[in-house]
Amino acid sequence: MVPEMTDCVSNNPLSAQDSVLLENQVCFPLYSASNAVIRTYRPLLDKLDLTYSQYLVMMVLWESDGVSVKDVGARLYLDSGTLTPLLKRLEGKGLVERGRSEQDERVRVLKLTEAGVLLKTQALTVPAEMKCKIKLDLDELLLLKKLCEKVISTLEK
Amino acid sequence: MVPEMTDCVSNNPLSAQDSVLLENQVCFPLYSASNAVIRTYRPLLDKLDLTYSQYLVMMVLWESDGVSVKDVGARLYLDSGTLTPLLKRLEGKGLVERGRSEQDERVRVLKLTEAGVLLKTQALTVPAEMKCKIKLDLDELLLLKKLCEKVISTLEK
DNA sequence: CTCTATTCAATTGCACACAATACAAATGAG
DNA sequence: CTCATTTGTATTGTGTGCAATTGAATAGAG
Repeated sequence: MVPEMTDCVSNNPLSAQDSVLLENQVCFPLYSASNAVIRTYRPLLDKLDLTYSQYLVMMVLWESDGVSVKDVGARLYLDSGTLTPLLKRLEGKGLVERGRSEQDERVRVLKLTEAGVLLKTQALTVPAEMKCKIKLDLDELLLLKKLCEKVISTLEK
Repeated sequence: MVPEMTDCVSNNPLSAQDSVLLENQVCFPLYSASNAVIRTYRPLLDKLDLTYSQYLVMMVLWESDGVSVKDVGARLYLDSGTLTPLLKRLEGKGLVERGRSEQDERVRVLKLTEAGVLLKTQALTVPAEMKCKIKLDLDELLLLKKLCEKVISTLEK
C-alpha cells in the first residue's frame, strides 16, 4: 500500500466495513444530484429541442462563437467521442455549422447559424426557471458551485 | 409567466443575458464534478471488474441482500430501464442471481452469489482510495454531501 | 528538407440514463 | 367472481460519456 494511501486510510474515521455503506458515500449524492438536475432540465429544454449536453455546448458557442471542437471540450471537460456525434445532431437541427479552419485543416470550426444565434433568446428564461425549481438560497448555490469546482480542479489534474 | 417564476426571476441578481453564461451556472459544475468522480472511480473499480453504477448496486445488495429491482431503484433513484440490463450484466459476471418472489411472481428478488458476497472484501479499500484522490477536508465532504442531498430531496418530489 | 512525433477529430464499442411502451401478475370495486 | 386498474419488470429507442483506435494534417528534430 502506498504511503499516501495509508495516510488517507488512517484519517478515515469509519471502519472498513462501514466505508462501503451507501449512507457514507459522498460521490453517490453528487452523482444522484447531477442525474436529478439533468432530469429537471429536460422539460425546460424540450421547448428548445435541446438535451442538457447540447444546451451546454450552445452556451459555449453563444459565449464564444467560432471555436474548435477541442476548445468546447476543454471548456466542458468532454472529449471528441462525446462531442462529435452531439455536434452532428446540432448541425442536423440547423443550429451549428461544422466548418474547417483554413490555417489547420484538422480543426473543426464551429459556427452558429442564424437559428442558433436566435435560440439564445428562448434560452434566457431557462436559468431562472431552474433556479426556481432547485429551491436553494444563493449562498448555498454558490457554496455548492465552489465545492464542485474544487472537486473538478483536483481530479482534472 | 406563472407567479412563482416571476418571483424567482426577480430574485435573480444577474441580467437575462448573463444568466446563460457558463460561468454563472451552478448545475454545470455539479454535472462536471459527477463526471470527473466517475472517471476517477474507473481505474479503482476496474480491479473489481465493476462500473460505478454496478458498484452502487452492489453496495445496496451488500447492505440489504434479497431486495427487489424496485427497492434498488428507490435507493439509487434509477428505473428498470437502467437497472434491468445492468443487473443482467452482474448476473453474467456471476455476482447476482435474479430470482422471483414466491409471494408475487412479478417481483425480481436479487440475491448475491458467494462471489458477490466475497467481492465486498476487495471493495473495502475503494472508499479510502477515493477519499485520497479527491483531496477535500472531511468538513467540505460532509457539506458537499448535505447540499447534494438537499438538491435531490427538492427535485425528487 | 525529410522523416518522425504530435495533434485534432472521427470512429467504434460498451455501458449507462431515461422516456415511452408493453406485458403479465396482482388488486379491488361492484 | 369479474374485469378494469394498478403494479413490477422488461423492452425499445435516443442520446450521452469515455476508452481505444484510426487517420489525416501539422510541427519539429536532425
